[in-house]
Amino acid sequence: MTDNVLEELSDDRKLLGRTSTAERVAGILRGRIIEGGFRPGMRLAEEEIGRALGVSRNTLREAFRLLTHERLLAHELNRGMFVRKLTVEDLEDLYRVRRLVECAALRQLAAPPYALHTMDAAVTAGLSARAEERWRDLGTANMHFHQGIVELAGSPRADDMMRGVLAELRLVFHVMENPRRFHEPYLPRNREILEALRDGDAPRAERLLAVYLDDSRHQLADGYARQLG
Amino acid sequence: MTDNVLEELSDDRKLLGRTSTAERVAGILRGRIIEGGFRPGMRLAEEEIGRALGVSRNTLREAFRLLTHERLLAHELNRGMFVRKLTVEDLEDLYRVRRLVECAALRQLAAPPYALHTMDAAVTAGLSARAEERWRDLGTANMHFHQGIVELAGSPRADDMMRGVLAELRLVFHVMENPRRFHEPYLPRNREILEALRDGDAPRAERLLAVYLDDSRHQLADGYARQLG
DNA sequence: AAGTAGAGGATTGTTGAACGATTCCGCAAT
DNA sequence: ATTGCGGAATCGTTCAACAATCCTCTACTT
Repeated sequence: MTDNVLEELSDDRKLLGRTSTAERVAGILRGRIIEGGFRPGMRLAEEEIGRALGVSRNTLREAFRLLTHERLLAHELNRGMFVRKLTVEDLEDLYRVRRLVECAALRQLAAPPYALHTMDAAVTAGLSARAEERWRDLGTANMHFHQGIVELAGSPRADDMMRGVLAELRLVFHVMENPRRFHEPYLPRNREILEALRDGDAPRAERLLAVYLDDSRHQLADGYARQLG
Repeated sequence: MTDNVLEELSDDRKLLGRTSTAERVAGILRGRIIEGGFRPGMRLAEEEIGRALGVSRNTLREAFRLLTHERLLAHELNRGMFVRKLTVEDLEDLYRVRRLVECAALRQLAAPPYALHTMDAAVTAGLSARAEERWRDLGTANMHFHQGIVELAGSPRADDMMRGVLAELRLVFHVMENPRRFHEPYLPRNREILEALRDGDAPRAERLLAVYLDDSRHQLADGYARQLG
């Protein structure tokens, strides 16, 4: 048996992907939060949820901890778990991080061509979502686009962090009415950034992105403040 | 009683910092890992640790989950918890993130003067650590310095992420012998960066930092690969 | 009427025990 | 040297219990 075969096998080992019940439960809850089924501020009672999912309180609590660390749930001692409610400062911090990381990802690019597959697919998905007026899906597509930007840095940890940041952002989007307003204008701008990168003009892409993020932040923060007040 | 007094009190409420046992346990374990008492690869048996700390298995497991999410522990299903053992790729990714975030933090600076207190204190602490040949403390001081760089971005989430990245890096430092070699050369370079910022020359600071990080990464990755092989 | 104090109920925090499932380790068999 | 097979150890998960804490509602005071 050649060493090559063994190496490939050991590469695949992580794909076996066995997961504990707690992690699967966390996955289910994460989905509900991200998809908007669980609204910010909603309380998640241990007994109630545990019974509904058929897991014990202990296992459920393990799942809660995971989501707390992802900042999707907030834990108040002796009061329970709540779907996180972002403040306007949280929102601004999220954009601060986005601007830091996304722009840095573009800046550190070497010579073209770049691996634009994720971003390309996101724009395509966004176009068809817009055509069919699925505004929530358009928002998802836009987020995938920015996930794709960070992927250009080639750092698993940066990807992870960005995933968390975007998940948190959904907590904001889900309490906003009129989602179209916050997603549609940015589709062509994503496209423009993509074009710049395709042309090998990373500095231009970075400038576009910086303005994009500032605009988006302003619009969202204003709307969110209004929604809360 | 004026409203002002009440407002100040409510601002301080979060400082009361009530924490659950699980979080305190996590804090203790985190300390042990970061200080090097628990070496990478070491297994943390539930019963053993639980008995030593006087907490139940369930509570301990909650603490383990927290640290797993911080990437300080690794969880293998049905095998238990282990102090994380970084690969060389992990190490390179950590530096990728550092370069992304730290340089971005310097780049987004507005007009001087800057809030250099953390960095200044870190250099001072580093100097006295070097004078007394406490090399491990010198490493800690250097890390504080870079934490201070990210603080310039004014983003709690970025601070948090950096804290995690630096904690992970300790997992590497703790398996390296001859810590002096990896810390001492960087103290004057930190000082130089600090000086550049004090002069209001952020672009120069950023250039210095970029080279610093690349040098450090090379040296550390080489040494680490040798240590592992 | 308004505000305070306290009792009672509900929920969380933590523990301890239990049992099946999985892994680890040593030993025999090939 | 490799394989196969127990037995011991450990993990994964559940359940039940109780103390601590919080919430609510009522009754009382002013």
